[in-house]
Amino acid sequence: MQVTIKDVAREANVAPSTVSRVIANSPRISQKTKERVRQAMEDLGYYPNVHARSLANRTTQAIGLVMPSAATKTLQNPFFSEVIRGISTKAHQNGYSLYMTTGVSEEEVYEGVVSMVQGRRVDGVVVLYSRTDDKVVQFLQESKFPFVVVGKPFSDSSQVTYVDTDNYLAGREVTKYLHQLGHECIAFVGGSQDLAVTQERVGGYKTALMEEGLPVEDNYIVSAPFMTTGGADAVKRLMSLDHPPTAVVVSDDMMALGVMSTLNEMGISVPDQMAVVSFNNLFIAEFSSPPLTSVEINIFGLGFEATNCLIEQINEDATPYGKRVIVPHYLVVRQSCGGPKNE
Amino acid sequence: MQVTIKDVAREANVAPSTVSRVIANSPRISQKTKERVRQAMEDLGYYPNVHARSLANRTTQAIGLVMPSAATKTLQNPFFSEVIRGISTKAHQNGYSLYMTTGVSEEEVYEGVVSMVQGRRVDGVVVLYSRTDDKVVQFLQESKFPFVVVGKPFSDSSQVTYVDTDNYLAGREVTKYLHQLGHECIAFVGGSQDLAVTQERVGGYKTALMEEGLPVEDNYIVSAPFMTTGGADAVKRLMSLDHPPTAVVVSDDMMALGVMSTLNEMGISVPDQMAVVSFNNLFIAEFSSPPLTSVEINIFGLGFEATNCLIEQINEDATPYGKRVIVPHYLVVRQSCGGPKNE
DNA sequence: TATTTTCGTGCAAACGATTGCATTAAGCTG
DNA sequence: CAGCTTAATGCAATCGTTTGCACGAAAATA
Repeated sequence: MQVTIKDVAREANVAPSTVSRVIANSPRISQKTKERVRQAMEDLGYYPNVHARSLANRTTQAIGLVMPSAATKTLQNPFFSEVIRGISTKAHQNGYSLYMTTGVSEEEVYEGVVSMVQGRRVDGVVVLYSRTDDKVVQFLQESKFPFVVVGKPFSDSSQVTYVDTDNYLAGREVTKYLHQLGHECIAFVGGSQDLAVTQERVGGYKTALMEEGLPVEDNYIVSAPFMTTGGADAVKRLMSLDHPPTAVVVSDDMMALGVMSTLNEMGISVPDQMAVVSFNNLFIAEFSSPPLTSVEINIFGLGFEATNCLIEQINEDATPYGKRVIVPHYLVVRQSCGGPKNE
Repeated sequence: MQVTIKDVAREANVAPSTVSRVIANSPRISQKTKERVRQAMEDLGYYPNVHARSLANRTTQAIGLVMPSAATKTLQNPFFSEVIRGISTKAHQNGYSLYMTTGVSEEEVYEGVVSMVQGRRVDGVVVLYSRTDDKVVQFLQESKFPFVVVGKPFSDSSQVTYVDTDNYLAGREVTKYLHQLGHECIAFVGGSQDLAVTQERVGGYKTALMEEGLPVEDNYIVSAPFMTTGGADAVKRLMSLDHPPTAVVVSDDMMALGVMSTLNEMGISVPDQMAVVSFNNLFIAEFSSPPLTSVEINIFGLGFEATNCLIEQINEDATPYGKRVIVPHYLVVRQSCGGPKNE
């Protein structure tokens, strides 16, 4: 049988309400009583029942996590582990725990979120992706429920709080970097086009080309699913062009791995015959061969900051207007781009 | 304001208890009433409050996840994403959701588990690691709370339910495989010695050597933390021996990556001068260069099965004796071991 | 000393469900 | 048609907390 607050009250010779106030460390209780009650709690091995507590004070001390629908595929990208690590760190610091539902289809995910929110299972929600036209974000917005998204939400970004990398800038910088190394034919391999990240990075890439006076060729821009396998097709397509590129910007380390692996099979050496630069700087970037030059976007920080914003939002009563946090990034140079090309 | 069961009851002209029974789909309610109530729920947008429900029927429909203490480091290994994927798939199928606390220190993790269990926040727990002398497992056992561990628990394994790979066998097979390829000097690089996995795999390795009539040399067995960085030191130590090995069994793909990367720096080619075989068959195994020969242990399956056992355990009233499930493994041959050595 | 403050605590009503038992209305049986 | 079974629903207690308000005693003030 569970030890309840009443048992503690009896043991300490006080009313349950007093025990409750001791737990909340209310200043209205005398020091002496507090100690007596704490002793009793200890003796009896008392732990408050979370549900009773949540029910009474309408708070859960839990944060919901929303993952992309094909949870199946997605969790494979270390990106998510890293964000979660950031989220859970901050959450833990503030006494929140994490709660996640998954769903196979988009519809299931949506249902999960709705019942999580309406069922008052969590105090706030972190959305780990952003797609065009997303029901989940729309729902959260309409219910005025505290939430923040990691990545840039498409619709109404002005109204929702989000934490993101300046992917546009990063795409631009990286492209310029390749140009500085002497490359003139720079391709872009990106993930699914309906993801905000892809669009931003490709946008930066194009801008850079234009700023540097290089032509923007549609043939040089290929997209494929985010995972490694997609990389292979992309490469083959690029290398079969009349003027194959000498450098390529890849939208994600995982995909870059696939790209390099394919290049390797085709007997094209990186970085000598093809420079590769990518984003995210996952830990694998360091251990691929050659080690990847990649943009460190501080994934952990994204999660951490997002949670920070969320908690702020939960604690404020006023519905806050969209806040936007940009986590800084920087290029980590390793060997996949080689040195200047005209050396 | 939240829509409660009473609102629905009023709308449908029935008592709250009836609504409750409709939710539970009790056969005691007539079809007609059920439909009327369901309509009312729909109209009002009713979602049951999880906490009220949990409080009343002493069930939570949630499963707790316990990660190793340095959650910080750990989540980086894709192993965990994969188990979680397995767990969440099975959990979702049965209407359970996941709940995780993290802690920086071992003590914090322990506290998290205790309050999760005593606070009745979850119906059962899956433990994602197994170390010698673990307080968490001991606590769960003493409280007779449903739990299962992924990996082999050290103490009292007979009493606790666990799901595991036959790491001993796998270690043995892999070593024999290398011998078959013609290697006589085979080393072992493993993770932290107080993890069950390491001990088992190294055990299998030794047995194989003995069975094959090869000497077991202590110099050939090095251990290092599980992550990639550890690999580097290990390799250097091995290569500075009088008779460096020609093949190495590495306890984890991540570490193998580190090992290969170091070998690469040292100008030692894989597989020509050194064969490498490892475990887990993480997706990166496929995209490293050369692609890793690795033991597929079906990490997803481990999580899935574990959850399966857990749910069984939750639904049975009798405290079940330890059940043990072994998920089959098999070797995936890629290029890191090359062909037979004496060809 | 009488009166007001302050302090520490207890009472009892929520919070939103579930569930054993009582109740009522039909439907059967003889 | 009385008596009994069965089916469908309602009543009210319960789950374990929190919290607004009331209350009494002690301390401060006049």
